[in-house]
Amino acid sequence: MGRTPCCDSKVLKKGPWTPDEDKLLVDYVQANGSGNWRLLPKLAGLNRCGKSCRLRWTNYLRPDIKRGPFTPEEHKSILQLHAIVGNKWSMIAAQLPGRTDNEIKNYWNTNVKKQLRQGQAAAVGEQAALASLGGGAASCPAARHMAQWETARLEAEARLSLLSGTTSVATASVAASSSSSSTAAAGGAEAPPDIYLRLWNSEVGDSFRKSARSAAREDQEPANASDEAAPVSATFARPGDDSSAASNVTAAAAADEYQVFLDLAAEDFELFHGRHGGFPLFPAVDMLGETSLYTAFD
DNA sequence: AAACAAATCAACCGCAAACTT
DNA sequence: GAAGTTTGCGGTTGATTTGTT
Repeated sequence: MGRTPCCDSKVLKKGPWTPDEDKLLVDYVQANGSGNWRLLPKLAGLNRCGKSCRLRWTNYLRPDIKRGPFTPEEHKSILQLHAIVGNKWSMIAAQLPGRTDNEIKNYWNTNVKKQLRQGQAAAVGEQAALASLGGGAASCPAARHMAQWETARLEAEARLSLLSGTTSVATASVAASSSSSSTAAAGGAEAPPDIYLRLWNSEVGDSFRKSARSAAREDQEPANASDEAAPVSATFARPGDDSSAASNVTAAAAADEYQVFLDLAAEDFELFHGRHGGFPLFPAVDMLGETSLYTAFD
């Protein structure tokens, strides 16, 4: 496919915007709408490329931009959404009204990454002690995410196998992974597709597994490389699952942690309910009795 | 007060999807 | 359906600000 340079002119201005330029852009967009970004600079009397104008408008000048530090709720949402979709900043931004993808990206690359690094550093000390309990990865954020995903996947498979009756989980998983809206639409009478399975088998889940594994490997190698063969999910087993390595952890503690994860997962589901394809969720959402973020925003 | 380091964030760049002809 | 064009996205850069010595 052909592609012309974004800015064909050699003398277009770059760098920080002046208040005058901002005013020209705001005045023009408010009067005429954004329309064609390529033509906009000329029409607005700006010596900038259209791309630069669009970026300035969407990331800074838009009237609905929310300034100021991120709230704890926003922080939490970013963490949860990032755990699901990864570096899809625009998708994350879509769930945080007034926040831009650029802002969230910057926030992630500075604050959140820093916090995760600090958490990992703190975990190094704990890992040595926990290794003897068979829970070496418990404090590592990346490994914990991985464990959550794995547990969720297993739970989803079990749930799906109950729902689908004669249909094998493997078949359902493949269908879910290649799934499409047409599949969902055509199968209106089928059991609802499972968000965990769909996400887990999608590119999102795939990229998550890759990044989480490599991160977990980096975290664990110095401490206990021999543990790599053990399934990560074993560190996050359900209470009462005596076949797992987590049997070393007390049942009460495991139950608490498992409940926390279920809560987290339920919140994740709510965040996606009605958006990004609008695939239906399992009934747990309704059982929560909480207001979805979406309904709050809509 | 000066020098340096670290953190922050606006803006740029290149790619690819989406759209138009 | 191919080619051309526009738009949106994610990664990265670099200037500025803030903190520390």
